[in-house]
Amino acid sequence: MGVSTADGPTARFDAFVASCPSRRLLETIGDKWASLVIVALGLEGRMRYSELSARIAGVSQKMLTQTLRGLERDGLLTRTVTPSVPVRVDYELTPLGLSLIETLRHLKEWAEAHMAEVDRAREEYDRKNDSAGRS
Amino acid sequence: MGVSTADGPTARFDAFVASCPSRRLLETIGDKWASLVIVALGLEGRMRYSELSARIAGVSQKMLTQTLRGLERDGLLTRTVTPSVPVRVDYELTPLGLSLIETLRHLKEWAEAHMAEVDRAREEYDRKNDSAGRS
DNA sequence: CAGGATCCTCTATGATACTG
DNA sequence: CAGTATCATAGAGGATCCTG
Repeated sequence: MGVSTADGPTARFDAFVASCPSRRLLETIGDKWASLVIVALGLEGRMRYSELSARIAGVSQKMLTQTLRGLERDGLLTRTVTPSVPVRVDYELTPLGLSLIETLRHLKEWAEAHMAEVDRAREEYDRKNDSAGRS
Repeated sequence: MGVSTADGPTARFDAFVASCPSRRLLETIGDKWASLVIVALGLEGRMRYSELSARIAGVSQKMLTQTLRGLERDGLLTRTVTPSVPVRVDYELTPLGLSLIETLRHLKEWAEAHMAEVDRAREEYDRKNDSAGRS
């Protein structure tokens, strides 16, 4: 972030932003693929790599792997390798990951209750700024 | 996203991802500056552009303006211009924006309750993969 | 004071090819 | 099957200059 000296007026900001637990949580679940993986595993329980890849169609192999590694590192899911002939790998939410599902449901509830209002606000905003644009 | 034909196996994915209300909410609050603006306004009530700029130190003027426009468009905050001699602009959360604060508190609670566990998981993960790296 | 308009630079992510 | 490694690129975001 191009901050020159370590101290100064940005120090407080860095602390606020980077170390705040809420901020870090938002960075995790705000990630498109991460949240989709969590939700998928929350619904299906245990899934293989290929199943996740199919369920979350559109994710590239690289992103899926990268996301899974991150979530594993955070202790949100476990990775189980079965050394069969073609190797088999299963992913499953940990209790920690499962507890996060609860929180995601709160988000979902707000979204389902209010996103229609957001849409209306957008339409109105766009209508104003499209027709009566700036002088 | 480089999807060729409109139908096919990716169609369900697109619908799932792009139009899902939860997904869209996550895209809003998952944005670093947007969530910081919402929280700041939630704490302070009404703030001027310059106050926000100071409070959320580190945000560029471009990003702050862009973020505020987006939140205004979504109906989460109002922008009030007072045509005094140097013009004065105030931002304030709408009831819709305020209701979102409630939801953010759930996130905060999970974060404060569980992020320490995430940290421990990370340390353990890193310890394993640093020393006993791959063969 | 509160932005608008530009330019420029990284970073995140996708596509592709290869492997145990 | 479940990845790893590499290359290429769009776009997010910062710095800077300018204005009503």
